[in-house]
Amino acid sequence: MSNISDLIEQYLKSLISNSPRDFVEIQRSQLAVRFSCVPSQINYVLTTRFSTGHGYLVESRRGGGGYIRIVKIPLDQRAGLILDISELIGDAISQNDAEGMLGRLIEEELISLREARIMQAAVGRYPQLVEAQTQEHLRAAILKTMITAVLRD
Amino acid sequence: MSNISDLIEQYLKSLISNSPRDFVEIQRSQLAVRFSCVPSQINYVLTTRFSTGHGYLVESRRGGGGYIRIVKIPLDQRAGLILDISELIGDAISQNDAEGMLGRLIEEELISLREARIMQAAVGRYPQLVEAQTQEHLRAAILKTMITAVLRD
DNA sequence: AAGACTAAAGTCAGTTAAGGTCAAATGGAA
DNA sequence: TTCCATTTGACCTTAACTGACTTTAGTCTT
Repeated sequence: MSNISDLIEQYLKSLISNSPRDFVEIQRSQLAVRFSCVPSQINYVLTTRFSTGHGYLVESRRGGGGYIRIVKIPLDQRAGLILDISELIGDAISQNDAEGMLGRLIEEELISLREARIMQAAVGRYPQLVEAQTQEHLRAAILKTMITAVLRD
Repeated sequence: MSNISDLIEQYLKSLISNSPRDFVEIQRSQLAVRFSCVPSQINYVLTTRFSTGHGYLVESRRGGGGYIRIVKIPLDQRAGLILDISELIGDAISQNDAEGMLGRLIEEELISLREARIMQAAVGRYPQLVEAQTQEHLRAAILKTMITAVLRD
């Protein structure tokens, strides 16, 4: 567990949850100094852990006085919810993104931990049975069907 | 009796029983060095001695900072149950039988209706993505993993 | 206002660090 | 001998990390 990316992720999430609003602004280079890594690693963390699928929106500005703003987007309970989620999932999804999605549903208390565990199991890899590319499509299809099944009504 | 696999098995089990929690995290390559064997032998030990049938759950992560986590499923009535169910499912199952299985789990109040709906969605047909025969194997694999995931603890 | 300079952040391909898979070779017991 | 468990190694996939190069925005001269 001792990789820097995880530490940066935790740090950013704690910043957000401690902030009165649902966002933070950071400076990429400063953060890189704090964690003794190259600046581009911050981008790596952002793309692997703060994607829209994970429920975040990242805005930034270059040049002097530049910044990166990370906004947490709540999944609100309106009618189009399932549609939005389906759209986010698309017709193919990696295991990582699928798990991010599940994490988000838990946070929003739309599904329980047990339910998430079930879905996580279904969204795993089955290499001897399904080829890698097909797997991503299948995963998307199953995930969408499961989420629809549990969130309807 | 003094084959390496047995030694690795013993070692891992002692690690688990000496741990305050019911799991351990190891690094495959390090363990391989400790026992002077190739890394893939660790996988062999895991699949032959730490399967769900043996009451364990193995999770892992690749890449930098990767690890293997071995979780011991607490040995109560349910452990035997998982074993029985796994055996019933076998390595292939039709959609119909899968749904029957889920029906029974509901009756026994081992899973909720919502949970059943999720699982039902996951064991549906995905004809454009997976061939019929493969489908039955995949369904069995997913169903077993899901049931293990939800009935543990 | 234009151009030069400076201060950010972005991109992307390449390297390193894990673990996974599979099939072939080996070895021991019935 | 035959069969099954074990052992091995070649090759694959995934995740993390790095650094050179690019782009954008602000600031300072002239």
